[in-house]
Order: sequence, then C-alpha cells, then structure tokens
Amino acid sequence: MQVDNGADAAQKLTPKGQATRERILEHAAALIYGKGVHATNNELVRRAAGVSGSQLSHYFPTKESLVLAVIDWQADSVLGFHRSERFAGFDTVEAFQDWTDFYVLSGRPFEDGCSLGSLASEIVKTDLDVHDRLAEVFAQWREIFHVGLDRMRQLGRIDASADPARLADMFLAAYQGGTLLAQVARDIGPLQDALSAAVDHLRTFVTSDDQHMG
Amino acid sequence: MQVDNGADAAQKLTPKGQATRERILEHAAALIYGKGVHATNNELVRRAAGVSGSQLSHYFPTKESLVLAVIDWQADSVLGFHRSERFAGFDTVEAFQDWTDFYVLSGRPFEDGCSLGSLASEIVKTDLDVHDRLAEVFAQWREIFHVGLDRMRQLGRIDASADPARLADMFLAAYQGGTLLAQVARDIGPLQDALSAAVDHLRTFVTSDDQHMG
DNA sequence: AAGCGAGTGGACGAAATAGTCCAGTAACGT
DNA sequence: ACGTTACTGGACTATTTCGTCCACTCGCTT
Repeated sequence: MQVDNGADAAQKLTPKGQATRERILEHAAALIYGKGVHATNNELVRRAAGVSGSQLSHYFPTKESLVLAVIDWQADSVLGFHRSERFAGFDTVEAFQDWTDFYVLSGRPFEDGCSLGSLASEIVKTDLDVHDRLAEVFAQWREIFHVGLDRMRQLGRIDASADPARLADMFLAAYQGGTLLAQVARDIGPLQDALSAAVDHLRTFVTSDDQHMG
Repeated sequence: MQVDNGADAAQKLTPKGQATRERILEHAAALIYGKGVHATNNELVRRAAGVSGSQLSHYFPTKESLVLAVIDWQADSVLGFHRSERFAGFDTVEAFQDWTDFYVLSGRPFEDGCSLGSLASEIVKTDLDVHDRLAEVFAQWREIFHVGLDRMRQLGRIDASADPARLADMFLAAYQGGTLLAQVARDIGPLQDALSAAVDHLRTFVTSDDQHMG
C-alpha cells in the first residue's frame, strides 16, 4: 500500500550511505522538477548533490533507477498531501474547495507544474520501465477522491445520481490538464478556471441548500 | 493568424525540394507523435523519410526548427479539425457532445495521446524556444471553445450565469488531463469520464428543456 | 549543350553523457 | 587493533547524436 521502494533499495546502507543517497535523491528530484527528466543529466545531479560520478552509479546503478526513486519520492509527497487531515478524506465540498484554493492561491509557482503529471507525460512514451509505478500512483490518487466522493454520496451529501468514479476522474483530469495549460500559458488562470468549474460541477449534486456558492 | 511558418521556410524551394521537406515533416511528426520528441533522433527521421543526413540539416538546420515545424503541422491539424463544419463553431451542446464522442468512441488509440499536449509537456521545461508558438496554438484552441460558448450564451442557449472563458478552459483541461490519465492508465476510461463530466456540467446551464440527456 | 543553382549522399567531427574501473579512505564488527 | 565491508573520488571508455563538409547529380534556363 504505502510507497517504500526507496527504503527497499536502502536496506543494507549504513546511516552515512543512506544520508548520501537521500541527498542525491533530493537534488535529483529538485532538478527533475525544474528542468525535466531528460534535461537532468549525470553531471547536474553530481554537482548539485556534491557527490562523485561513481556514487551515482553506486546508489542508482542506472538513470532509470534514479527516476524511479524520484517518482516514489514525489508520490509520497503528493499522496501524503492528499491524505493529510487537512482534507479529511475529501468527503465534503469544502474539502475540494480547499484543495483547489491551495493550488490556485498559495500553491507552487505555475511554471513548475505538477511534478508527477509532467514527469508522467515526459516518460510515458519512452522505454523507461516506470510506467507501472506511475500508473499505480495515479490510481491511488484517483482512489482518494473516489472514496471521498463515494462517502459523500452514501452520507447523502450529494445526490445519488452522482457518479463518484467519474467525478474523481474529472477532478484529477481538471488538475492535470489545468496545470499543463497553466504551464504553457505561464498563467495560472486556466488551472483556476478548470478547478473552479470542477468544483462548480460537484456543487450541482449537493442535496442540502447551504451550497456556499462562490 | 493562420499558421504558415512552414510555408515561410519553404518559400524558395522548388517543387521537388518542397516535396522532400514535406516528406521529412510527415515522418518526423509521426515519429514524435509515437515516440516523443527526445526519443526521435536524427537517424530515425532519416531512415523513415528515406533522406540523407545532410538533407535534414538542409531543410531543418537544427532539431529545434524541425520540432517547431512539427508543432505547426500538428497545430494546423488540431485547429483545422476543431474549425471544421462538423462542430459548427461549438455553439451547441450537441457539438460538444459530438466532440467528446469522437475522442472516446472512434478517436485515435489512447496510447498516443494528444500530439500537442504531450509534445507541450515534454518541451515546456526545456530550453527549446518553442514556448511562444505552443502558447499561441493553445490560446487559439481555447478561443474556438470560448467563441462558441459565448455565442451559446448570447443566443440564450445557456444561462447568462455561465462563464464562457471558464468553461472553455474546463473543456480543454478535461481533454488534456483526461488524455494524460488515459495514457498512463492505458485505458480510455479516465478521458471518457473527464469529458463526460465536462459536458454534463455544460448541460447544467442549458436553458431550454430539451437537454438530450445521455 | 553548357552553366548554374538547387538537391543529394555519405562520411566525418565535435560534444555530451551514461556508466565503468580501480585505487584510496572511512567506518564498523570482532 | 585489525580485517572486512561500505563508501568515495576522479579519470576513462563507449556510445549516442547533432550538425558539418565536400563531392556529386539533377534540372532548369539561356
């Protein structure tokens, strides 16, 4: 269930070695986040993390293994964020509103985009054998929304005609697509619009009268 | 307004030269479409188009210029498709429904994804100076939806409270995000869900009673 | 037909980059 | 303390890949 591939690979490392591995991972994640996968090369990671070439091969035998570790790193971050108490399992409209507000108002600068989304679209077509891992992460992400929406329906907060699975996909797609558009336009507007529209759509299923329009 | 960069570069080419250029472009577009930008190298294009190395440099001095030409090529295709009579300017709900049906039912295999979308997210973070061109294309794409929706509102087909700009972004984001999710999941379901939900949302603004639910 | 420019071919050069090798250092267990 | 194991450094190699160079051919014009 929980992502722990990073720990798997670090099982027989001493504290010092593990620290070095973590340092490489941090910097690699940051670089990939900012420059993309294939623009992040050996040397950049090496210099950023302050390690020698052999250490990369030592902790991450191939670039693919490094990318995979970064995916796990980002996955932990994203899934952990969505599972935090802040959103209470996404079983209220307010939770979804808070979620969109986070990205629109205070979120990360739009230039960077969603680490996982852009990472995914950059890799999906390549030979890198990370597809399954990515698919799993996105499935879990979707599941967070799905469970919350299903609960909302069972509790009668939204109408029985609402389709939790469909709405979950809608939210995820609105976020991913909106992020892409925001990146391209260098303007957070499209993301804002897409997420607002998604929440608006969710509101159309709300059964009670206090729909907190806005 | 219209995309013509390709013609710009081909201004002083003889028919034979132009034919060769087109051939390179076709195959390059197909390769990029299927394998991504950075997995499509010199040699692949050369062999696919049946040209020698020097010809690539002759017609496209740098890889960036080739990518740019492919973007224009794809842009013409996508924008032309959306401007076709089939969708009548997207000024009816049925047009949007037809549009989603096209991608969901008969559309291109989901593995490939949207040429422009995946192309964009692969390039956006790089140094390639194609950002402006991509932004322009997406802006035009959005404008097609926006104009149609605005017209729908002016004609009273949807409620005055509907926000055409927001809805346009929602449709584009739903498509782009849905396509990404479909690629990752290797299942067209997410795209189907996202687009269906988007159309459902549009329907909530329909003023007349014949809403053709489905 | 002769010349000139566009078009073409294949080999080559230069640069970037992933991954290896081996020697040297530090840390841990006994 | 000592040996084993983990850790580190930097140079090196192999490969990929973009782009160039120069010789050659084709086709149009006069």
